[in-house]
Amino acid sequence: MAGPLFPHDVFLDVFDHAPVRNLQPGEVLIAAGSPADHVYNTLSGMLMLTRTGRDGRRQVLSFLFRDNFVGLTSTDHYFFTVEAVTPARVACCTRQAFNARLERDPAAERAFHNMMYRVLEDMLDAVYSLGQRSAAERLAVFLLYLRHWHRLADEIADDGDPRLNDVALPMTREDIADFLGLTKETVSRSFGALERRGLIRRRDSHQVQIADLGALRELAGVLDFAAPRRLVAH
Amino acid sequence: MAGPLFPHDVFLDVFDHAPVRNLQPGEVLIAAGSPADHVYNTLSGMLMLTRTGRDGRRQVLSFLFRDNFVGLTSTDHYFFTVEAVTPARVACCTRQAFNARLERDPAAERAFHNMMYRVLEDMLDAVYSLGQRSAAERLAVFLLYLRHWHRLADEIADDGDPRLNDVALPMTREDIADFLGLTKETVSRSFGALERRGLIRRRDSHQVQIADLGALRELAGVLDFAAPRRLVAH
DNA sequence: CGAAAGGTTGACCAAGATCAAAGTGAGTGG
DNA sequence: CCACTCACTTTGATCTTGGTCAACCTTTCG
Repeated sequence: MAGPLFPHDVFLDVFDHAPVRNLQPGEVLIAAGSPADHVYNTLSGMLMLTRTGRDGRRQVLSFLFRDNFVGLTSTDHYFFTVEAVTPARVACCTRQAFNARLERDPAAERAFHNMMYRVLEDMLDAVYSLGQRSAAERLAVFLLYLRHWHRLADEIADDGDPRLNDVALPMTREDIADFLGLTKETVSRSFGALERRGLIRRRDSHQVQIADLGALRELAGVLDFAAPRRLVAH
Repeated sequence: MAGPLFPHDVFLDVFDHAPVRNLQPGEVLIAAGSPADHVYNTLSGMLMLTRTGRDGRRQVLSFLFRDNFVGLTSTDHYFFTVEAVTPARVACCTRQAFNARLERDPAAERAFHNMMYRVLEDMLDAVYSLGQRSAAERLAVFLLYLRHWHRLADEIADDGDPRLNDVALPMTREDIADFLGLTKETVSRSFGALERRGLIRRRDSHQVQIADLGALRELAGVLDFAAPRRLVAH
């Protein structure tokens, strides 16, 4: 018999009865430089992980969606910032409790390792994008990436579900630019280019509709992250 | 009493009696698409992890040095290629044996987790570089990165050791370019620019000397990865 | 010695950055 | 309710960095 279609990774149960923190857009969950003593799991909303250089240049390293967690580091202080993009709820757990949950439970360990590998693979995708793809290609990948996470967060089984064609963009153009290694002007122009080519329609600046999914995937040159990336350990 | 200055992570002992494979430059250890059933640890030499798109664009995702290991994925097939840059020796271990080594040994697990976190943090550094830094800055970071690994691989305790100023570049200009998201011509010109500014001297195309470490670090805008990145779990 | 591969340099080009101005829309206070 | 403001977005003009194309140089290797 099959398991649930969108199972939570087993080790995430440490967050089940953990205290919950509510965040408003722009509110900081983790400030760079503070002690790395907690782990957080995203229950709802969207967060953003950023790193800013001394000269002010900022790179958005990742957006965080439901059941993405954050807070594990090799150092004892965070070297990045995490802030809310939309109103968000996060469960808070000490590193100690988290590590205790993993210890002596091989199933939880396996699930955790698999999640780590997936996170690492997502970063490798990002490196490929930043190193090799053009502005329009990066934006295409980004839209498919949001669609993908929208699908997981809302547990929409059918990849062809029309709801998935409406992509919300709660972050600013500058956030997108800092994620894609571009400027906000180039992001704006690239949206225009995708629209002119008939791949998307802009409802307003924070809501686009995918008009030609096939062509968007073709441009992105990825398989839409189609391979299952959130499986529990069997 | 203090431990050794450059301790190997404890879990690496799975490779101690594993079969060793010798590789010549250019020889492929892992071909993209093959089943992901082994884990490899670099005993000596340098390897290169790459991903190539359908249209031929290639991104070098990482160079691998002593005690860097590779082969763990969330999928059951590799989606990247690993080949030797210099003559290299790698220890080969099945995933099964590797996972068995971790299971029920909390110390090995902790050390493994810490290594995973460091790998992830290195990828985040790469993302920041590709997204925000200029060609010359990326090259400066790259030279410091090679210096850093040279130091770890050869267990040179003193950061001021003059041997560290001689940096070997066994890979081609194109490999460097594909790592930094540039072209080989731009890499070549950027070497020229660093030399004209007095930061480096080119002995030949595969050997440069760092002439002004302080200025190179300033340009790179990093702390030379000075924070300890290879600690064993205590 | 000759061929081939890799590296450097130069001239030109184009993608994207920068600078500037105008448009949009969600609050806020009168 | 409306006008004002401020932040964000879009668009246009221009500039710069790095890419492209091509020639030439250097080293290696047969």
